[in-house]
Amino acid sequence: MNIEQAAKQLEALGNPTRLEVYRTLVRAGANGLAVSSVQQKLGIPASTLSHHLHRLILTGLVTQERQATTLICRANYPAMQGLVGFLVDECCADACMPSAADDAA
Amino acid sequence: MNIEQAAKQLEALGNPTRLEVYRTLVRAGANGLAVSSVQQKLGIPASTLSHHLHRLILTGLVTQERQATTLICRANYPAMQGLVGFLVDECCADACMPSAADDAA
DNA sequence: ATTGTGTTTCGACGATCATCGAAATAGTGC
DNA sequence: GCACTATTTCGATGATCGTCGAAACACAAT
Repeated sequence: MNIEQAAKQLEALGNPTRLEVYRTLVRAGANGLAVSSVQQKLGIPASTLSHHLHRLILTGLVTQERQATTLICRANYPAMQGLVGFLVDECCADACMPSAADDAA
Repeated sequence: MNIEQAAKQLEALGNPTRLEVYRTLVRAGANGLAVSSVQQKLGIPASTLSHHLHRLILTGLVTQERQATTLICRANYPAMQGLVGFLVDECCADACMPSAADDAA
């Protein structure tokens, strides 16, 4: 996970609407959720939802799979784990442990 | 941690320059880093850095403390932990464990 | 082929952002 | 007060974003 990719994913999650979409998908679990279901749950126009979904897909946080006429969306858990891993790694590794952080002057 | 606040912090980290600034501060540890030191490390104009720093401070991810004429910046670790906690909580709690995710129809 | 439903693309709008140099401010020391 | 350094604010520019409705597209059933 390079910093550019991490920034892209963080930016994708950094919009209230998109974060809510993503949370909805994650909570839906492995079964995923149809686009229309997400739309009903959140009550946002289809075009807006499609736009946000597209951005989430571009960053690899969400995947889609066709089932007849409906599109099933799923949160991509490994991607999320990678992102959280980056944050913890880059940012907390040698810092969240106070005993290991202060050694220099 | 509400979803609005989380989105704000994610957005703040969702810019490559800002993410790099933040990472630099986190890696600096509890001692923090002067604004000028960050500027030298990353080689970005002072006004641009100040702008990004301001945004990080607004979201609570970074704090500042005066020391004579220089401003020491520090990563706010609890804030980061809260954000990571939100992500793991909202997103992985009942999902990363496949056994607990699929119960509804 | 036509109809019907689910979803995306198009086009547009105002809003916000990222970037920078120049100018202003904050604080120290004389 | 004056000079000096560290940092922020101002102002401007081009770029991207978020939102929406209308129209187009994909797929299935008849």
